Amino acid sequence: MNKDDLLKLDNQLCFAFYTCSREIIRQYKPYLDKLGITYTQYVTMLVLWESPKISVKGLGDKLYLDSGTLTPLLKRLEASGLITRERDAMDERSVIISLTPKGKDIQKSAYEIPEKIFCSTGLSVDEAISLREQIKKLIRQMNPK
Amino acid sequence: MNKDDLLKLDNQLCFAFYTCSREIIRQYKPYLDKLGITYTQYVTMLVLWESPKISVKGLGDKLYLDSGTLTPLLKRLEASGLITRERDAMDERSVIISLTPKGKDIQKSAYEIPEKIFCSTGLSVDEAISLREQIKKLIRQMNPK
DNA sequence: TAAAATTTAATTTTATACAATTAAATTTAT
DNA sequence: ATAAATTTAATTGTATAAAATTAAATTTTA
Repeated sequence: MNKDDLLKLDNQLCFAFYTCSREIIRQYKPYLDKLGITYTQYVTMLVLWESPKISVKGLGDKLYLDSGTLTPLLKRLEASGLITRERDAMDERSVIISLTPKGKDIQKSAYEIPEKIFCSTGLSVDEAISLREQIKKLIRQMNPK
Repeated sequence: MNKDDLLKLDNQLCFAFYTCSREIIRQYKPYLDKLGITYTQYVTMLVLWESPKISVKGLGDKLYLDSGTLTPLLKRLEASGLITRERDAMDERSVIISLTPKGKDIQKSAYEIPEKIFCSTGLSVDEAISLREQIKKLIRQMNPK
């Protein structure tokens, strides 16, 4: 193992992750275009379909994103009519994001997406689950919350 | 397997990739700050340490990035004195990027980085190689060039 | 060879990411 | 009770990403 091999692009685990992440997002694009949302907006909607009322802080904790990313993104989702934003009367520091009927409604069009993406990966169910769990373990190792 | 499970954030392979990629880049940050470059600039330098003279197109092919990302990034690396940019005399459509002595020189400070990052992953060598190859296979499946 | 097609960077626009700072509100500690 | 500390969003600034368009140069083809 040559010292320079450690710096070869082809040997970098980080670059594999970086490239694969962007490539997967590219695979989502045609389906998300139909819904009129971006990938980051999509994962935000995934949270809201599970938790129809949640604070910006709560969203950030689940998505690992801060308000510098979320605030403008949520304003766009609000402009699209998919969510509402309002101060929490109990704690005025918090902003509560709520799913609108329209936001709930587009979930129906989203059900088919994971399946389509799964096909494009060419993975078996077992391979996909194994890979997902390896990655989640790696995330926990790097970012123990 | 409930239909709604397919849309749960925790079950998404895409979100695992997306989160892990950003987390790895976060791990690089303190080391790259010492070199005064960002993560994307770092992977660009990895290519240039292997290929000290290469066109913007060639860089884009290796990094899967287009000129909309590369042109401003390369102008920043030029401003930092790590590279030069010049039109190819043979084909004036091309811009050739060359490593400067300073750009070559900071490679010395980069040798330690992969090792440090490897430690923070907590993976064994075999696990890291296995994971990397699984991901590269997935990239090839999604983006057969 | 001249028109058409292709290649290559650059530019423009929209949308993240994220660090750092600010501002407002709440909670804690004296 | 009130000063200090903490929490939470928003804002600001820098740097990607990527789609779409433009412009210039080269290559292909009729």
